Amino acid sequence: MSEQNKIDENELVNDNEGHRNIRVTIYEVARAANVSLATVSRVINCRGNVTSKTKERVERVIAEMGYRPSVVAKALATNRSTNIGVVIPSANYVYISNMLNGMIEVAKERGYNLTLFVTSNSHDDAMAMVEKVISSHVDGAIIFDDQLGEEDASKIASYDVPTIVINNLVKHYNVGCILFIYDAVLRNVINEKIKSQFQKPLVFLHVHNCGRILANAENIFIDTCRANNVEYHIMNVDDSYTKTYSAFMNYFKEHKSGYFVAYRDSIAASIINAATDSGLNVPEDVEVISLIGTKYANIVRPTISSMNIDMQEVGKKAVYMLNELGEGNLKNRVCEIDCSYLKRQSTKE
Amino acid sequence: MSEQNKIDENELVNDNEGHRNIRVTIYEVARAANVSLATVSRVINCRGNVTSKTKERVERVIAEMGYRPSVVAKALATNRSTNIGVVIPSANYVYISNMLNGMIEVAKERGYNLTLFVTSNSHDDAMAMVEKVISSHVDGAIIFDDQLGEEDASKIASYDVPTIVINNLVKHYNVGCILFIYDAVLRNVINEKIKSQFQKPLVFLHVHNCGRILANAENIFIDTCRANNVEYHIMNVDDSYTKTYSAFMNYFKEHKSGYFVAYRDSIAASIINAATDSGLNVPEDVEVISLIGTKYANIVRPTISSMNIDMQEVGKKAVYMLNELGEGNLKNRVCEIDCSYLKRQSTKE
DNA sequence: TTGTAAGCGTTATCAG
DNA sequence: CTGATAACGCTTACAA
Repeated sequence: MSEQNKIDENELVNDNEGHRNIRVTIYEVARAANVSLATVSRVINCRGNVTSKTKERVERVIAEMGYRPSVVAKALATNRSTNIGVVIPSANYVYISNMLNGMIEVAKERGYNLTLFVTSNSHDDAMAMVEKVISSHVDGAIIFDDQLGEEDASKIASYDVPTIVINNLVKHYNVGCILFIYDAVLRNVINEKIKSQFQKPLVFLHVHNCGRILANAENIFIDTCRANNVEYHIMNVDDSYTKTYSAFMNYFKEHKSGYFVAYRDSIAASIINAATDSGLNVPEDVEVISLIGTKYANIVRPTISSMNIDMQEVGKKAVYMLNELGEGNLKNRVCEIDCSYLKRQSTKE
Repeated sequence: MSEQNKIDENELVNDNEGHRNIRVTIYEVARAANVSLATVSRVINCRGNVTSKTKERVERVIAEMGYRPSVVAKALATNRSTNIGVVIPSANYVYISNMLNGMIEVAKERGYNLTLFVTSNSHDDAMAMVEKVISSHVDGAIIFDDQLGEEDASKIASYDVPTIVINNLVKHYNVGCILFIYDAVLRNVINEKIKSQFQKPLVFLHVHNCGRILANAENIFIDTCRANNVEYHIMNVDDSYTKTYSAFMNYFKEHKSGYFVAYRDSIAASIINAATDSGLNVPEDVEVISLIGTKYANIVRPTISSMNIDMQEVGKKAVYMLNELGEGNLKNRVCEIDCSYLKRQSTKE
């Protein structure tokens, strides 16, 4: 322990020094201000008429005593927690962080807090989180989790908590959906590639149990290949840069070319790096696209051609919709977010 | 709107179809099971002795009615919310996401939820968040925010909420600290660089209002340069890949070399990319280090030499410490986390 | 083993 | 404009 960070226990601020604001209640404030708690409640909520004189007095006492209303008690009394429960598989993906950031922005301006329910990509965990969300008495829930199906969302919603589901279509009076529309775009990308004077093996990187976006993309990929009557390959990889990099360092000992469809930027980068480190050229020998592009698609070199969804916008939209759904005036239950394709350096033409 | 995502309003699950579990309370369960609410409380908390027969009956009723205990009411009654408030400047930095992930992991295994208080790098916001944390009646707070000083943390702590502060030394009986120890390491890196037969301009990238880590690093940088009696430069940049990239594309029209100390990977990458795109070589002409390395330091090419802190570990440690602090048996108020330096391709030797 | 009743800190509906 | 008082849904002595 470095000397300067040493703490002398006697030096600690404790009950005697720096005052201790132990949980002053509205009742104590009322007594100190010589009014009833109803009046105090009125001034802190700016509701009802209070003489400016008593109002001032109460406010002074509040400041003096360091009174902070208990959100918990308020939630119990009003049946509104000002909390939104967010169910996600992990906080560690960049695109999820982006979404979270969008949610935070709007939630803040609307006076909500976000509480996180992370499922760790496990179904059991996901079920447990559903229960937790219900118990938590949140004012609304936003679900972006592939472990959870229509029934789960409906279950939460049926407990009177308005719910927005991202990337899944749920039909329930108390649920709104945000859908990613990328079918046509992805199909087109694959089609164009096939139509070009194309010689490389077409490879889709399958990640086990990785959710709807990838599964759906895989279907589109397969479907498009079949429709064009071309051969394709499905290759299993881990959802990890390091592991996939190793796998491809091996792969490129045998294979010297390919067009690879990867789940996200890190995975795409692992292929690009492995190819380059194996003496292959990108995009001449090896081409790669990422299905979920983030800003990193533009930072790594060569830059990665990618499908893009503005996740920050998705996050914002989700909170907007939730707010409207809660107030009973959500016009469109379903919001479709278009996905774009951006060709960068990791693919030809 | 694509045809398949169209929703026919009549098709929606509503109150009549799929049952609606509107807020069954413990009282209703009690009545339905023919016991008192105390008994129901006992079975859901597995506390006290209950005949296995009545227990079963109660459990059946609970399942039938779809009863879910209200966390809010429980929190009010027990004065424990099972919530941890996390104060961060943004959820959008990779190293913060990593930390969050660590917190989530431990919080989950300890039965806590995380609720986010994001300050958006603004002091006013930060002050507002302090109030919110206090009001929220969380069981503990973790602060990783440079807008907040010792008084702020102490204030939260004085409201009887155990607090862990990351990257700041706070002396208060109810506060624990996690400190990043990188002074010696960083000093050494700069020193070594200077001691080598070094010719390039030494440049520190200053980001306005970017917090303690950077400010501290800047001091160390300046101090080390002065101690060695060498010239140095401070350059103002924005905390944004795109903007800094543009700035450096310009910069490299005039300057053709330099050793740059950047805040984080994205910023470092912007310099590397701008250098490369300007026809300069990394690390021959331009060298770059990142002060907060993440996995991306290893993904971009050339890879980025960086200072590293295991933020996931920091997150886990924070929750551990908070837990112990709350239970009154935190041995060491101050936990020092060592920072390492990893030389990669963006610097010489 | 089970029930009764007080209390947690608010809001909200009444009267006054 | 202000004050009692009953909720809100749960836990927890204390009694039975």
